[in-house]
Amino acid sequence: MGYVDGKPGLRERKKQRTREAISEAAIALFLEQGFNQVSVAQVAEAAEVSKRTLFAYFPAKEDLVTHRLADHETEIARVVRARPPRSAPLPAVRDHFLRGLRERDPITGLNDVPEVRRLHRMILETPSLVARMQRFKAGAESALAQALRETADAPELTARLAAVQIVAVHWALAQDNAARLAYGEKADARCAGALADARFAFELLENGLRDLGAPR
Amino acid sequence: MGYVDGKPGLRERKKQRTREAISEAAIALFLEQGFNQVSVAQVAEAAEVSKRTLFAYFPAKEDLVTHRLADHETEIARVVRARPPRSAPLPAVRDHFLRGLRERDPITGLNDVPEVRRLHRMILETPSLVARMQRFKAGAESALAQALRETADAPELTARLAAVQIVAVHWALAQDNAARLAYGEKADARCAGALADARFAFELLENGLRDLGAPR
DNA sequence: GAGCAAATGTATACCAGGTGCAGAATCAAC
DNA sequence: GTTGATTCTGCACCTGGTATACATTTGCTC
Repeated sequence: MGYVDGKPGLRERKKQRTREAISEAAIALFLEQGFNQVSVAQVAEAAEVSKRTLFAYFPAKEDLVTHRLADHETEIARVVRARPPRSAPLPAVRDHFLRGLRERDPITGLNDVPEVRRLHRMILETPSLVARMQRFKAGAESALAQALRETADAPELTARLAAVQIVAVHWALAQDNAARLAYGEKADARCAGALADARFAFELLENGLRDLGAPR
Repeated sequence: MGYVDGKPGLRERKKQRTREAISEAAIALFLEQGFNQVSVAQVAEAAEVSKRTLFAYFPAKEDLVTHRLADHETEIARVVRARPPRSAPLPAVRDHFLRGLRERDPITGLNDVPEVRRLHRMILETPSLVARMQRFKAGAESALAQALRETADAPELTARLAAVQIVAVHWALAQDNAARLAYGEKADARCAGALADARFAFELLENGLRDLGAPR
């Protein structure tokens, strides 16, 4: 275990390749036949690995799909930490999201590469996968709360409340985009609307719901 | 199937009693030994029912615990719909939550009746139950969004964004209370703080995160 | 490059949640 | 009662996931 310099070592590389092979075999099968229609035994067979080994790499069937998004769990928190000193966190998150939209980052939901689109659709239609995504959402919330506590000098409660609001809005926007694209809309056509929606959403977040349904 | 007037009929009454019996047996066992330590077969046996029948009443093991909270899924939406005409939705939700706190409504997390407290604790400590609760949260979001669309004259996007923010804050507050009580704090001691926290949270929701981490 | 310990992989058997099915028991209406 | 529809039951079965015990590979050391 452990390598000090550059070379990851044959063992590590092989593990990584096995992991990739399993994941790719799994996603290909799932996209073809549906998540619930494919058993882990079939995935293991397709990846030429024993069932036990599969579970050594991915602790649950859902992880075969969601592990790719695990990195994004702390993304918002990282953006907040990386912002210029003495600047507000919210614009940093907003700008990052807008950039993601323009670059068609899959995490924004605005990516209609066929495989990505079908993957998003599959996730949306599979309750257990949606549940797994919610776990990431919860992780993103606490990571962001911690980042806000440490870098924005926000007290515990404020940090947590701000975090849940920001993450909730972030996800609502992404999910809206993903849902539209999953059922046919084109990313390029949706982009302008997505940008406008995002700007509006972050304004709402900044200004609060004061004007909501009030007798104007 | 179906009864027109008063009498529910013997069959319906019996079904209801069976349902109660299963649920009570389940919760008693779960509180005693832990959710994952008790199998559905044991629950079925304790309720003197076959496993197959148990699953006819509760489609999944988790529902044995969470079905009681299903009614609360649309509670916030109902509060919004029931508010006086031409008033803002947010104060209605806030006042309802504050009232819930004072009345120790379990949904606010501020209830330390031993059984409720242990139930909350069990849920918090069991990932699959937490996941099930998230589903209610999602249901609450869409119900609230619809209520806002229909009664606050809010456009689609605004309604959804407001809904996810409100529900997120609501849950954060309740979860904070539940977590504190689950590990020993007393409801009466926590009440003042919970009220203050809730008022602060709803102010934040109204006024937005403008002041968050900005160079004051 | 031979050999060894640690790490990985495999086969098998097993457990628990959940479903399909055929038939027994129950209920309600005539 | 008899009949017809529900409901309940026992059973076999599938799938996700784990424990055990054993074989294989790999990296390192001498």
